[in-house]
Amino acid sequence: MRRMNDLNDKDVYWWRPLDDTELDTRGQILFAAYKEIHVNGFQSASLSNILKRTGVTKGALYHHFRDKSELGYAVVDEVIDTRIQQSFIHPLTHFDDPIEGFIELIQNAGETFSMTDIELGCPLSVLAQEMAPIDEGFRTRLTRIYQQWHASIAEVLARGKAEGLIIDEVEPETMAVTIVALMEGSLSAAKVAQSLDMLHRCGQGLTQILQLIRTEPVSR
Amino acid sequence: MRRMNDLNDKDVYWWRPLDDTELDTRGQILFAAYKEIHVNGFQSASLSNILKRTGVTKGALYHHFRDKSELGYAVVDEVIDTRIQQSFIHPLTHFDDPIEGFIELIQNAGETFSMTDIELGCPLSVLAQEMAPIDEGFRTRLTRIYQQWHASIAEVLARGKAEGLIIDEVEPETMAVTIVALMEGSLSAAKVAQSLDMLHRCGQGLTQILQLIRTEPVSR
DNA sequence: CTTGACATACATACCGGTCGGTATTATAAA
DNA sequence: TTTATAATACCGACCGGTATGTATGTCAAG
Repeated sequence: MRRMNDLNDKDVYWWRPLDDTELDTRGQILFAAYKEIHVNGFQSASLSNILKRTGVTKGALYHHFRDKSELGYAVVDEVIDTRIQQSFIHPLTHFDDPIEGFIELIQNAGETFSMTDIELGCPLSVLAQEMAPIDEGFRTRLTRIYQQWHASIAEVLARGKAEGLIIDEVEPETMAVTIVALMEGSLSAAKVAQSLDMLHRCGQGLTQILQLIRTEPVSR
Repeated sequence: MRRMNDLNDKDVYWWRPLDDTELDTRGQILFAAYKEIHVNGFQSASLSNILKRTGVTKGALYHHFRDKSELGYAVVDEVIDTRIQQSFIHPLTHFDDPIEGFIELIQNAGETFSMTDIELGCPLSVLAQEMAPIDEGFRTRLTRIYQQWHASIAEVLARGKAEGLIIDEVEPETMAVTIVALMEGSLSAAKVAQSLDMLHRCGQGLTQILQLIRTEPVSR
């Protein structure tokens, strides 16, 4: 059974925090914990591995974090949340045409993702699936992120409806959660198949769905 | 941090194997392992728990299975595979109208699923997300199941296209993987939110999408 | 008298977490 | 400016518990 603990810092991947230069001890722990959790999940994440990788000692870790859970919570709040906001939520606000913007976002993601990203999957999804059902602290934090994501997409869809770009039958809130489910499901499928092609095919499916909820340019 | 190890045999849930009466020792281990893995994931699944629950001894376990991995593989091959076939793949072959059949299947699932099912999530997805990236044996087995699922749906869609019930723009293979991704994503979303309502909303979204790829009864 | 089906005791490794101690820095009185 | 004190940051040996896996033994059936 392979453990991908040999993943080193040079493997630049999509989910990597933008800035990890000159981190203080706390930041180093946080970043290393993020990677360890992303690869192994929270329960199987080893504090010893994190310490080994950073050179930080156990004393330092337990000085900055009360226990393993608190470390995990901090990873969600300070790393994962930020990353999802930047990559998926913030871009939504800059769309001119909602549908075109979405399709662009999907294609962009499909082109940018590397095999490493596919192998590891979406860090939000990974942690959510594992920990949301068994730990209240994780669940509240993770659902909050999803809710923000849902709300942002719903807003975009509602705007598109108001502008007559999206068909009337679409309920923004319903379609928003559906789109997020499809995006996460696509990443999961690609992860299982370990195939970028799988991601692209799901992306095509989503693109087609988006075009189906768009009003015909001629009809109105 | 709560561990759902107190789940007992009386909690009837969707993913439960149909027949667990009068199992031999090997079968008892297999069924208990399935539940333990479903609840805690494979890496966090405890053999001691399985033994405690069944009353079987460690010697018996290692008589029937070489190691933990082999036990996990057997769970996939003999429990999960069967269950997915029965619940999601086999029903597809009996559809008269592909779209109507699908919508029925989704609504049926939405009504049948209990909160326990939502909390635990799809066992295939749970195991795939955790183990496919880090264990070859799991990956081959799990991807084979997904491929069968994809193929079955693609066949149904192709049949629908041939009968003029589905619009020409739909590529059966592409839409098949997209639909599976959406179904798995929906279950995941419901699991994170711990909400049956979330599952129903995603189901509505999928239903609407299915209706959009159907040809208008009048148009052709 | 061998073989399959267990049972029990044990080995080894790693886990998260604790605790007494230390080095460094900040604060503030003298 | 010097010195006393306190808070912060960090160190690493050690602990109890649990993990998977093994070695040896029992015992009934054929």
